[in-house]
Amino acid sequence: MEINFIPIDYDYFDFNGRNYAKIIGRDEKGREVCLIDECDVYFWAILHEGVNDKKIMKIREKIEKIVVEKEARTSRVLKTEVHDKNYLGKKVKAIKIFVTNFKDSHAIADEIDFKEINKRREYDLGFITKYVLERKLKPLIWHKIEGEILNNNEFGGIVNSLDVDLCLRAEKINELEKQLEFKPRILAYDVETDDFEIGKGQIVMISLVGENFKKVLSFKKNSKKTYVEMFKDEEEMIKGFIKHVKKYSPDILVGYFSDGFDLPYLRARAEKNGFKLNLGLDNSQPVFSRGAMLTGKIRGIVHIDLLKFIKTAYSQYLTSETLSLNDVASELLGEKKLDFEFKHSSKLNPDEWEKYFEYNLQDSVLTYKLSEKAWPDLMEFSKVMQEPLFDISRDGMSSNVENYLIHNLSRFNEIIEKRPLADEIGERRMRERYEGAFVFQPKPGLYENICFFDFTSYWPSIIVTFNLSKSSFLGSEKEKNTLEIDIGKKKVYFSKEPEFFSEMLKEIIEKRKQYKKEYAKNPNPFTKARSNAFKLLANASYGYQGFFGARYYCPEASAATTAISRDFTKKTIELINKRDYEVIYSDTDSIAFKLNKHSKKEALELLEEINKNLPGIMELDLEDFYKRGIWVTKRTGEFGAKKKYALIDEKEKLKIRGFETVRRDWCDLSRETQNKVLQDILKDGNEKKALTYVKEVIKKLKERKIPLNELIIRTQLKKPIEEYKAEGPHVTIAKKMKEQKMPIDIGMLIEYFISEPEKHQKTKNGKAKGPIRERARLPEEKGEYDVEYYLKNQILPAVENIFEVFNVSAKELVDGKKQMRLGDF
DNA sequence: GGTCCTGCGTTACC
DNA sequence: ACCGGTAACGCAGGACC
Repeated sequence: MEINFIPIDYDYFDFNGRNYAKIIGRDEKGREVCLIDECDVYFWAILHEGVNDKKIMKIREKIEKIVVEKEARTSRVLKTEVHDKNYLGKKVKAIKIFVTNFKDSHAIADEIDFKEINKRREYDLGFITKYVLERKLKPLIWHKIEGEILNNNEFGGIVNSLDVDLCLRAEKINELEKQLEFKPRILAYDVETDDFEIGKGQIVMISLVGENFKKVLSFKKNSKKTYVEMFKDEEEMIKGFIKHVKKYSPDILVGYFSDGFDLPYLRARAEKNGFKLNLGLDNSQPVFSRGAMLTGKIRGIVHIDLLKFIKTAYSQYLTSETLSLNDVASELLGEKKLDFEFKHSSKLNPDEWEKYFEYNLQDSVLTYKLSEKAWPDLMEFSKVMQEPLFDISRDGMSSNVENYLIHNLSRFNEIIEKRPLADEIGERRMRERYEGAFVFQPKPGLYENICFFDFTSYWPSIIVTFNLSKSSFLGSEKEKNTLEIDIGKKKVYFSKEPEFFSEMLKEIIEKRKQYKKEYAKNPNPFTKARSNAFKLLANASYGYQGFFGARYYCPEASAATTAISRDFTKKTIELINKRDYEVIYSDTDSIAFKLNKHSKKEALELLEEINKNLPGIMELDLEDFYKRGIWVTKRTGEFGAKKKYALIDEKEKLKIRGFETVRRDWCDLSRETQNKVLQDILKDGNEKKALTYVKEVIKKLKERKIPLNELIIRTQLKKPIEEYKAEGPHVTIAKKMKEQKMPIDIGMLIEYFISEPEKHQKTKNGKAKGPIRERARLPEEKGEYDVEYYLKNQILPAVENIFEVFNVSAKELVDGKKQMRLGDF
């Protein structure tokens, strides 16, 4: 039998001690297909240099006799072969050791401790990764499969228990030259519960949204809404949920924070009610991986927690201040969650019940729409990294870089480096920090006619141009014809021979350029997503080499990369100044300068001149021209503050960096006031209007005409309350919330305002004393906001450095009297 | 009780 | 723990007078 097949979910099982891949996907008619396949399972023993053939034969004989007994399973070596391979770019002889079961690779590798063996590698790869490498059945790519239909009790009945349309034993696998269309069946879900702690309260309702499919399942309250389905009790409702999922037969079941809440909650309630949450295509329950972060896996259905993917793939592009469903949906979809104030279900009136149903449904609607929006990125990530959707939807960028490397190393005949072990990770984490980017000390002031240059993919371009990686790193010993880099404390050396890391990174950068062009020519979500995947890979490659968990960890390469970048940036600044421009700022890969008497055209000619002299793939680019820009002093000291400036371009568009305006831990009033001030000043360079505006705000504040919601301060709780050495206001509030049984989670934004000091919180002269946290109040708590605090700690700090540029002091701001001091008003 | 300094903590920039 | 270093700045908390 022959079918066209697109693999979606990858799994494996053991039968008679051997490993089999079990892949769920679709054929072109949309039928759900299960493919059973197997592949060679092996790892490598790399020989020391100069071991003779006779010795190798002896070692092979010994290896071939290895038998390991483990968990009622006997694993053995099937055969060995000798190959010429590369390891970290160097030619090596290696013994390829084929074993019966990949799970015992490690145990068998442990038995191979002969002195002729230098390293053992690739016993730490996951089976699915190995399988994709060996059989080249790549995720979300259409393949032509030749195979035999399985329908009886083959493989001990595993096949028979599967709820699929067709089950095939794969024989031949070939990628289709012309790829077909594929649109996954996606089902979004969301649960509402009576308690926030997993499994503690009942699940009140469950919503499900798919294509032309909307349901809210409940057992507590009837509704006239047609999408609400009633059940007798919680157990029946959850069983109804399972039935709907099975009937809809989704490729992807998607939730928002569902790894951490919805799925474990469903599982816990099923357990409490004494039945199985048999969502899997083989009727298995979801499997939760242990570890810091839970992940819920359902066999045969790809369970995706969209929050995790949004974190790695989108958060750098999002301006929303949290990654809550509401914030993300309103930014990406322009749609919000419905308003609903949480109440225990026993306290809801009929009206509130109806609202609750709508609210619950809307959460799934948003999750569904977000998943449709994210689908091109999910698909391209999976295709580029060649790992299943389940994994890439949860992986961080370091894993993505590593997976890309792993799946492309065979082109270099490379044996894959091992993952660091726990003690090695510990050591790596202890290492000293290396020096990073150069940041120019700006002179405070208002500048006109500014030009910004930036280096395109600066660090990646340096890694490629200078060949900086673990496999080119030669240590601290000087050799002939090597690259010497001074990284501060010592000199390090790199080979000039091209090697796989920089070669691959070069490809990544080229592909990014190519797909970017393709997207410009033919804009569609998939070309955009592909271009973006390569962009993110290139950007993460530098961080990867300095990341303690990386297989190809090389902090010396990272240190050399930043050392070279500092050098080029400083040299370029010198050159620009020498040409009678004036550099006013620079951070990492960007340089800002005044055009002075030069024209824009001349600046572009200068750019060309600089580019002619840049080596390799390094490239300086025009970022933009700006009409005006402002740099301010640091709050302490008279120097210009780094990473804090505001620009306005020729279309009057503001670009604000680092200012309180863009910091979420300042109250809205100070952020908005500062924003207005920057706008007024940059638009026509006139500070008078801004001054009037600020005075108006101060007046309103003093008269208490500013509503409390503009004075709420939001700070994220970053760790468990007990772990704080210094208790800031947000920690005090978090404690208070916990006492009031409000849900407290790490990562939450804690909201509070500062209230007026009570009698015991004042000094004799009536000034506030003691820690500020003691005056922090929950937004709904009683008490007046403290005008003095907001003036001194929120409004003035946000604007005084800006006015200082115009020689307007903070004293004048408050009431115009010159002799008054900052705090007196 | 006030001032100064240092370290913690958060959030930004690139 | 889940990519790196650089930097600003509020607040807590202790030293010092």
